[in-house]
Amino acid sequence: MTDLERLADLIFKDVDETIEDLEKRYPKRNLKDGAIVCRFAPSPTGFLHSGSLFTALVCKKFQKQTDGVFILRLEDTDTKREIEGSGERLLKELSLFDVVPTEGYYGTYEKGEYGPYKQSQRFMIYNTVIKELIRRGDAYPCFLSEDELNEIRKKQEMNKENPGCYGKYALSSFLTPLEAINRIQNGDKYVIRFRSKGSHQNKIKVHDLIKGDLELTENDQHIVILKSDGLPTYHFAHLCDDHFMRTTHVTRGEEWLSSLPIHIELFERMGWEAPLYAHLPVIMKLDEGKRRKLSKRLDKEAAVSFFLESGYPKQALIEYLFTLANSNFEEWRLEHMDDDIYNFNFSFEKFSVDGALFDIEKINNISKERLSRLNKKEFTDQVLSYAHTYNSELEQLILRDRDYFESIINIEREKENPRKDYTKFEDIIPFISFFYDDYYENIIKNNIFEFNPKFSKEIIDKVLLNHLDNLGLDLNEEEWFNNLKSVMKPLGFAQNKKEMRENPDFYQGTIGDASEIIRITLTGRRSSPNLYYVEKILGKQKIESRIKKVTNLLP
RNA sequence: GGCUCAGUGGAGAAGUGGUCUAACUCACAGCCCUCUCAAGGCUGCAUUCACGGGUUCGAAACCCGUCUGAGCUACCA
Repeated sequence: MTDLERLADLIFKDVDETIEDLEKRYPKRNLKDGAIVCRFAPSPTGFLHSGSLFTALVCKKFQKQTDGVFILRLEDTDTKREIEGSGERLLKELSLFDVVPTEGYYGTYEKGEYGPYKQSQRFMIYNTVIKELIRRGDAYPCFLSEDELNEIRKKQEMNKENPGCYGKYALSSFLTPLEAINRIQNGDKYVIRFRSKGSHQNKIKVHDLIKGDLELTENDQHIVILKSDGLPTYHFAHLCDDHFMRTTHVTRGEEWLSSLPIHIELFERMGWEAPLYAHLPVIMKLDEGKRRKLSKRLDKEAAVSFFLESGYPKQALIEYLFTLANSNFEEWRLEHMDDDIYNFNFSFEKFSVDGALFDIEKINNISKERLSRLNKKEFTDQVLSYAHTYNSELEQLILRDRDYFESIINIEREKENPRKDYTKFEDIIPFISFFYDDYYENIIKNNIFEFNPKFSKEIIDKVLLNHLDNLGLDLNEEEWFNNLKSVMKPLGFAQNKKEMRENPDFYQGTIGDASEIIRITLTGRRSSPNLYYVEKILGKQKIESRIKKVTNLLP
């Protein structure tokens, strides 16, 4: 037995498997040609970030598109930052957008042959690999304390050298196995570092599916692969997990680009084939004239829950993210307005290389468009499912008479150019509440009827009462309006603007002014959907009682 | 400071040496339509592709430099 083997045995007493065993346990996948195996690997540190949804969506899309595999792996190796229950929350929020993995972590259970899918439960895999690495002398225990590391860094900065643990600064790498054994037996604290053979002088050429051909500086850092708490660092977990999960494409945020040389060296030294990499652009935000990453702390739209809570339909965010991923999606969408967007094909070449500014206006537009194309039942179903969790006032409003609600939101819907009144479900109550008597009573109570001051009480009364006598609710829209015009003409309202212009002294207003009086009376507002439909829905009784109330209110 | 990547209108972008006085979408502005609003229709919005130099008959595209921005530079991911 060599000293190196003794050292490996001392550190990993419990490991009796070998890498070969693991290779057998996690065999190459048998998939059809071109199938992509990708993974979304969040750390359970909070809610689902919009950028993470983007990354996950890309995986989901490629999995669907190629009949591949979409793994959800939980990277819970940072115990300090972990937030209880956020793994479940991530999964739930993902599924609310139909971004559901085909394999991996599902909260209470797991699915797939390549697990476990929580990194904290994969320690035996990491240990097995590291044990082998130590035996080969490619990894070693490092006894440098935080203070010592800081001191080294200071010295490096003074000498204008690269900071870090490498070459002559990787002090523990010069220890003999025997010395290391002694120190461990002595109870000294340590981490395991990887013995890099690279040089800062060298460049390596790598290809990224999105960024293209890159020339990066070779890694020379002796990175930590096993922390003192016994858990692996990201770099090492990535190596082992994506190898043994047989990932074909690593899609991740571009903040990982600069550690690619580390990963490349790791795969090379293991003799494993590295996966293909695609570093996705990061979603940015303009802050005081400067771009920065969309931040969980600073930006409400960084949390997907923001969109859920304010009642954006899930399609809106997803479609928006599609346009960020492949901008030619927008053109495709114009041609295929009602298709399932998953019928559009993503390509890595079409990804933009730099991060887009998050554009809520664009989402609003997409959302309006999508919402307007729903029929009244689809629309109401979606509203209801939103209202059930986020807006009980709205839920109750709908539930007391679903048909009534549907007739309201169906005004000029289900037609060629439907109204686009709503960008999100949150907008609904303020927009339609006047249809409901209890809300209308509040308008009466606050007496916020802002009639044009040029009209006296007498005129307003006349308009309203004459209209009440000639409602014409049985007529069709055109007839109804013609009827309104002929009723208002004797009261001095021109049929149209042109008439008014030609004879300004003869008229006191146009039909528009008369309509405004009626509209304000019935809705409390200057703008509303088409008056004809408003009246049809309110019905004669409500119209009459509202007109009475307002005429009584006027001084 | 070092390393890497990027820089086309207010935003997302198309563009891979000539057809670019730069497509398309959103935003914005104006007009038309119109009972208001939401739509819809039409028009406008980069004489120029961060800047400076070069290569070329020809550059937004290729090269060099400058500037600007972003990411990384942890026992965080």
